Amino acid sequence: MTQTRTTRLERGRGSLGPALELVHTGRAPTRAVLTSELGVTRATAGAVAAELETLGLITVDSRPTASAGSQGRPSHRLFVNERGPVVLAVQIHADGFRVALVGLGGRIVATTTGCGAIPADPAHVLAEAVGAGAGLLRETGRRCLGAGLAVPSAVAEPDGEALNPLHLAWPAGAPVRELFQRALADAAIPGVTEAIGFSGNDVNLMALAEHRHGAGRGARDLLCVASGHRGVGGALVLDGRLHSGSSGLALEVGHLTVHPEGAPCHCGSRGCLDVEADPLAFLNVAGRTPGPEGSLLHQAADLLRTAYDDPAVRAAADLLIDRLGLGLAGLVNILNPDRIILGGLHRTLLETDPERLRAVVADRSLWGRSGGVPILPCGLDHNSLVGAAELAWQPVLDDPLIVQEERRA
Amino acid sequence: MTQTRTTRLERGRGSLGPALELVHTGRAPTRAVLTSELGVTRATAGAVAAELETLGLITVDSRPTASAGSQGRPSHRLFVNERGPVVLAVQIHADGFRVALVGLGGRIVATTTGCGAIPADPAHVLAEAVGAGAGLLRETGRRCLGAGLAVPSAVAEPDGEALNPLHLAWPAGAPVRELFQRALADAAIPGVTEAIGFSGNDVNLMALAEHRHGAGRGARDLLCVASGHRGVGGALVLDGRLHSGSSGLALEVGHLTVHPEGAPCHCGSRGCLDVEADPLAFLNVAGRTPGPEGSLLHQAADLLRTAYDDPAVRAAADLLIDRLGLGLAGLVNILNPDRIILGGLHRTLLETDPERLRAVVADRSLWGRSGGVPILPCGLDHNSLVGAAELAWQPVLDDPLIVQEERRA
DNA sequence: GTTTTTTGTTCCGGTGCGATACAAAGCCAG
DNA sequence: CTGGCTTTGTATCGCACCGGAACAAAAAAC
Repeated sequence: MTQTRTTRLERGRGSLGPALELVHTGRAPTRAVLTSELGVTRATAGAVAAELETLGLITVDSRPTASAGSQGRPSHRLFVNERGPVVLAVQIHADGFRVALVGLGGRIVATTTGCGAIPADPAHVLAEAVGAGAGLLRETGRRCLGAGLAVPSAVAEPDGEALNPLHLAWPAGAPVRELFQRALADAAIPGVTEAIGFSGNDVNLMALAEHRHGAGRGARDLLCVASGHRGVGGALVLDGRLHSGSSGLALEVGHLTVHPEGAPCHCGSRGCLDVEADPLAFLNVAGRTPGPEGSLLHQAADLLRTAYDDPAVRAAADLLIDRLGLGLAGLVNILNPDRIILGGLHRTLLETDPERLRAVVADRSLWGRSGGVPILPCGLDHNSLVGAAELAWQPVLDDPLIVQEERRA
Repeated sequence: MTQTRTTRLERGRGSLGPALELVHTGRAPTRAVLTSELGVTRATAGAVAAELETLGLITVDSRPTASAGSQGRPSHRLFVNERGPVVLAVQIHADGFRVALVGLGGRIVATTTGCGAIPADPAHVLAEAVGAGAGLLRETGRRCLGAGLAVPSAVAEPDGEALNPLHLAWPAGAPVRELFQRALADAAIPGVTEAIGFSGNDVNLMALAEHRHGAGRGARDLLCVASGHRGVGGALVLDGRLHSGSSGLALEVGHLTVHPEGAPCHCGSRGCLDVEADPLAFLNVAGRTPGPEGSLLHQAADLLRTAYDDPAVRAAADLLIDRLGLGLAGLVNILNPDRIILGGLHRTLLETDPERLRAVVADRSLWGRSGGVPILPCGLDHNSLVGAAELAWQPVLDDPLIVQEERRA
């Protein structure tokens, strides 16, 4: 009996991670496709699924399902365990913070926000956010396996310092990962004996989330570009892994030249994407002065949606689409992605006139005429938040058995 | 006895590939470092080395070596088998072709060239080159495990078509991989039952070769940029693998804007790296008219080396260094590599004034002030040729046992 | 000489997985 | 309804790969 259980538990150990990732990303609805996706035998796939089930990470629905019309014995269906463990995700933005408990599959189980201007002391904000997360954990009684943080700034590896928290009042170079880990340790979250903290640039995390659960699912080389407030951010997912460069600073796409006679940029050049295709640039080109109400992104996106009839707004949209397209074409020439996803204002620009943007990119990229890269709007709410959760889930996806080990500790 | 041999043969099968790659790239001079590099036990490393030896891929020198002053029993030394199998590497360039037999470790065992203008028929050239390679194989009596091809053109995946064989008289879109495979099949090279052909852009292959055997050894994210004749090429090696994008067209770096008021480029923009930092641009800026003798690269590099006292030449060099630096800084912002290697004219420019180039890159890249990327000249003769050989070796590095299987066939 | 340190080898055992046979659960044809 | 056919899930066997431990070997340190 014990013998049987032991052997079953240890079947397919090396495939556990890939299998969980397949279920997590919704690419393995049944054991049958798990078998083919993993490239293993049915026996192994079954054992792997059984192990993941005993670990409490997935659930199996073996009831006779409404058959899909195909022949043969119907598959049991695999689900992520909706009542299983969660991770804590924290997102800091200009207007406050948002924390959430996120389960496997990228599902937000519970969330809350903290509003008001972000004070200049990151440790204070992080402590408040982690405290709110601990409250959510108490309310829901979920087990927590880790925590991830999204900040609107480039984050340098390997130390996790926020180099340019532009629209936060934080000091440049704040060691956000260390501060986050300390906040987690102070909060003494039940079940997490050792504070595990990860942190990342919010556009990077958007890319990760979109790749796993959104419009980027199935892409091999995914490029994401987004503009939230000031400047333009980029991120790249290669073979399912975030590519953040040797020191975490890759995809700083804001200083591609897209308008040689354009506005001067603090980087010393002129006409950088950062100053030619962000929300402020749009408002300026459209002849509007930014108001104090709402973020620049909201103002720009609202204008685009509500006043597209206005010729000045339309001309501004066309101009920004052209500039953005030029920047994307440059990135296509360098990175040759197989999909592009746009967020923030760029998403709105894409949805305003998709054909124009695609035409510009195809025309200005070197080999774009023969096909063209699909360009899609992001398809997930709170994608940076979900991406922060993905960072926290990563150790579990790499080796699901750590769930068991932590329970022991 | 047979039992013993069988078990020994099958020990460490999963580690065979990584182990061979370590010896191949010179990172495992002894079984001891093989043990630590692979992260396995001495027993496993020993078995792996024994298996690679029986496969005829490596040799072990167990004689008491002149000790290195350290304590303990001296290690036996591991070498790539100098008399082992080879692969056939073919490089096509404007002035002809070069073929070579390349052993493990990137050593060129035998080489020959074919000169004269390249005719417009790729199949003819490839047949001639492969024929020359077959001659080398007959002369040396070596066993051949595969073949690789380097062409001065972007090569589209997955079909292997040369999209822009710029300074060859070949038609754009020539299916070079297929033609190469056919030439290999026609040559009926002894030992190669199934013609295995690979092909790649010459800058990509330079990057691969430099990463494995040259100045890029040990880099995790390696960026290579080179200018051979007209235009500028780039390549990226990530985690030991060439990153050529979703359709093989990544790192087309020639159309980064480096001089907003610069010369018009066929791509529709102005001041692209392609027209601002290649050998022709250098000659033009220096006020020389290109002569009919020798390639543009030779003329430019000779001028740089022999006439650096001439103020016009020096000014041209400074200008091109600045332009190149701007382009490299843009790439650093996007790719965040941990090393950069320059080839062709750019190598000469780097060696002319290394400090100037490093300063420009550090100044114009976003986070360059805090450190700076090492920029090195390429360190290998015939690096594209060796890179073509690397393509052919790759299947063996992925699973060394195919050597045995091919012998059987 | 003995002791210590590092390397290489032999043997045992465990773990992960493929192969196979079998059982289960639906279609389809008569 | 009964007997194929097809696909999915499961139990059992065996083997390949590798870690661990003990042992042997070859040098330096003492």
